[in-house]
Amino acid sequence: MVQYKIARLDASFAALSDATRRGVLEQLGRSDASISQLADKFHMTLTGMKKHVGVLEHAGFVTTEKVGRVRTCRLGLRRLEDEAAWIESYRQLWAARFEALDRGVEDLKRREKTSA
Amino acid sequence: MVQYKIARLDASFAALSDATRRGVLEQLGRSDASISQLADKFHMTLTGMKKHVGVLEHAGFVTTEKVGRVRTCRLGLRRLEDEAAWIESYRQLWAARFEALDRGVEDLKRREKTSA
DNA sequence: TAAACACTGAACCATATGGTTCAGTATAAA
DNA sequence: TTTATACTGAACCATATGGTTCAGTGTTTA
Repeated sequence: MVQYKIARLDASFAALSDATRRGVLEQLGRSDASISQLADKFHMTLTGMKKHVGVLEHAGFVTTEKVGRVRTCRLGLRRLEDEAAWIESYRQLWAARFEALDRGVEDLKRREKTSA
Repeated sequence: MVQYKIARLDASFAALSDATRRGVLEQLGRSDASISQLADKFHMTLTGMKKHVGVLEHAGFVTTEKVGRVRTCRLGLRRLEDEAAWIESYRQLWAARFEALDRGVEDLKRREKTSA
């Protein structure tokens, strides 16, 4: 299997493991938004939302820019390439494994072992 | 965007956010393994590995079966379909968004707003 | 200038996570 | 029958997470 940037995968899968953060990403896909707007939409305090945005920003999924007193959040440049690649790679591994199982190879091995 | 099983996505992305657990999945893609073997390979106590396997099992990625004193771990039936689908859906959203940006639509809007 | 707004940071809280050790239980091997 | 193996569960630990409140700071608006 290909070698990925481990820490980055850790951070991005962790970032995606929260429904609120996935929601924020989907929202920012529709339009940019301020922290306040996001906090309002997801029924959360400003401070709470700021933390989520911080996580997304740290994972590279979001960038922010403060103009005046408003901080605007936008989708970042990362497009989940590494994550998609890991998952795709795993799916191939999985398919190959179960194909082998279907052929009965593994079952046979197991039977030989237990009957030995 | 399509509606996914939220709790499941939470659990599976969380499960994937740890390098050891991703490693275990890749290992199990090559061959089944006992808890001891996995613990050994990932330089960890039996108890620690058992917890990781528990997380993967809870997320549906792994199934286990105890025969005698050995618990054998195998890949489960889930093949990251929902996860792949979410990511793909996000990538499309992202692409559409940046395509719009490229066309300058957003930039124009922003300029109109600030100059108003 | 005064009041309202948008954010920021520190502190706190409960719970989860990733790991350990230690004390078992059950099975297999000598 | 003793001993070694493989796992299990409880307890513990440090740190992270997801949320809050409260007390600011800086910006608009009236």
